[in-house]
Amino acid sequence: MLNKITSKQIAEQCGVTRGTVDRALNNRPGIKAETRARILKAAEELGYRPDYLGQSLVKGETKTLGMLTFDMHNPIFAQLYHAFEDVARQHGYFVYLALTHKDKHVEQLHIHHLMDRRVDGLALNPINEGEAFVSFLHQTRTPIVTYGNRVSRHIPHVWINDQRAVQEAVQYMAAKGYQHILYVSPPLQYEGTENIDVPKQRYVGLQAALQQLPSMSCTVLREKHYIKDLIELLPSLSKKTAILCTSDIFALEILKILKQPYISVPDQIGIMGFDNIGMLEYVEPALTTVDYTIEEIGRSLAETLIQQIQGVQVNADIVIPHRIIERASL
Amino acid sequence: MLNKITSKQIAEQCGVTRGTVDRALNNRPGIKAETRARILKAAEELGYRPDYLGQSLVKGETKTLGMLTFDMHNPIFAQLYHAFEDVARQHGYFVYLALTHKDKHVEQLHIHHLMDRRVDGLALNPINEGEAFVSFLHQTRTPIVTYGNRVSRHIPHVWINDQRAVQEAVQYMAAKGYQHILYVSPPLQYEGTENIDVPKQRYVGLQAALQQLPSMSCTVLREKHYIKDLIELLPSLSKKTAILCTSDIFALEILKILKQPYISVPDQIGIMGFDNIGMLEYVEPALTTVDYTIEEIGRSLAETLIQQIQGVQVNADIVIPHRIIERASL
DNA sequence: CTGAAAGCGCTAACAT
DNA sequence: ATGTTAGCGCTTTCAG
Repeated sequence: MLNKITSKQIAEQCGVTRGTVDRALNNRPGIKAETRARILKAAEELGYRPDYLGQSLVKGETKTLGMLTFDMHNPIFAQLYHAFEDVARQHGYFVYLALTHKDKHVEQLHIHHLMDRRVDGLALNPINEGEAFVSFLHQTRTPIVTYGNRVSRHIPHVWINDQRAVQEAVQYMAAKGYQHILYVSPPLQYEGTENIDVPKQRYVGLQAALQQLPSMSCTVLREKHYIKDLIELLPSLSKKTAILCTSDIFALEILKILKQPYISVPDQIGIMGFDNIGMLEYVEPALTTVDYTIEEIGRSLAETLIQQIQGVQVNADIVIPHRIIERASL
Repeated sequence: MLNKITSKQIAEQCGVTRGTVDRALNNRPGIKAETRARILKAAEELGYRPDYLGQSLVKGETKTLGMLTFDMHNPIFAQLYHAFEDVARQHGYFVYLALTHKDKHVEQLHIHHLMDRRVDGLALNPINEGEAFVSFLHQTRTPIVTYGNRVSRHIPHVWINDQRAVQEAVQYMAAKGYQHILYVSPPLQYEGTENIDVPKQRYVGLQAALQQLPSMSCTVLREKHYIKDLIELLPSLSKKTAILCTSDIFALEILKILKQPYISVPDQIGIMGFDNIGMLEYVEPALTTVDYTIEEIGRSLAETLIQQIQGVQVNADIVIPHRIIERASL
């Protein structure tokens, strides 16, 4: 028997009341050493395990965290969760991992349900945006941290500096002698429809860099069918061109395409990715990319969230360092 | 205000008792239409949301599932979770995703804790094994499904037929004219230490195939440092050789190594993977591998588990089909 | 030192 | 049609 026995049964068996059992089980004062020993022994023998539901209900905390993420297609989110879960578990929290599929409605629903379940804290990569959403989040009165898309300066956020990262990438390309950039960021098409803060910040970084490099020209690919657009564009390229992708996934996809009518990378065209996903070590040519420790984001999210739960006022903005990894594709 | 208001408060506000509120909220009979409307309106206005803890405690179900997995390093487990979560959510379940890191002790602890939290069901890829463990699982009196390593014929299990898959792979290699196989399965080293049923089954498949192919010879690499072993072995290979990996990850790792002192694949040596992870479409040469729909496993696990929860007696063994994907590495 | 009672938020059986 | 009571498993206050 593992789960069925309750503190009440221990009380009966020991001929005491549940209050006393509680004192014994939780090392509370006001109990004779002998009684405590007797109760603990009985509990041990019966294989007693305290019921979390009962405890949670009376204590007002569930030792449960919620994490909302888009999906598991991009491996960085799996890694992020891995790190998040590690820290959470070290602090005694279990975590609900739920997927929003980048659907605003689904995200809203999930948040509601997680609150109904009284999670002690919530980590999310928001797809919703705007004042109404933010005030909804505040009304939950639950500690929240965000990653990826930012939704409010008043909610702690852990991520990299996207703006600077792209800016540095462009500068790096300029230093390598490139004169034209194909900037690939399909999410931009959703501007105004959903929260695309990450691509937006990166786009700002792009513009800032271009401003400082008058001789550098640029074409932006913002549509889902960016591959098609790219193929159409290729023949017309005269200047020395590099493709800057806002995700390694895009870069890999393009690298694959470029092998059809063999276009040599980096001789004929340069290419650079973003995220430094683990799989890169297996592709050729080795992809130059922007690297950052996604695990550090996951850990930091968990730590920040738990601190908030413990009532500590935390820095609303944690920036994880990034760096360009120079490899063979540029 | 989102979370704070209770059925008691609605009762007070409407001048009725909590029993009546419950009847209104849950469409139960025995209530005047007018009263119901009044209560529902009040609930709506106050933004009432039923508390899951209270409900769970009295109903004896939490609408929560637990999923235990090794880690998030191999993308197949992320995909599996993705599919599992989808189905679970469709049925109103949230799921705790916890990592065991292939540590028997951690797995035990997690299971205990998940039971304390009264999950309605549990999906796991066991790293423990043996009678004691199985009877422990039964004592939880909680519906359980396993995937990956099997632990008992009495616990529903969803996976592929590993034995056949490897057998077919070997036959395929023979048909391609290979005369020697390097079989790469590092987990085999843990034989007797932990549950390695998957690699064991595959190994059985290997042996069965070899039995039918007297002219085929084979070397087994079962150590963690299989890369080092492989490198030492390469020069001595005289027969036409293929490397059979029990995971695409191993295959990719080896493919990378073979580029150092350039060894041509498949001209000088063939190589084959297992799992058909998504990233394969980006590597060269395209890797021949064993494919199966990992999402189908995830979905089936969730469905099987939920059926069990609903009291349906389910088939203890669900076998997901697999197939060899012929590509360029063999 | 221990018992008795109340309550967390909800549902369900039994009265009225 | 509605109110009353009891209870899920636990903690906590207040008596004794």
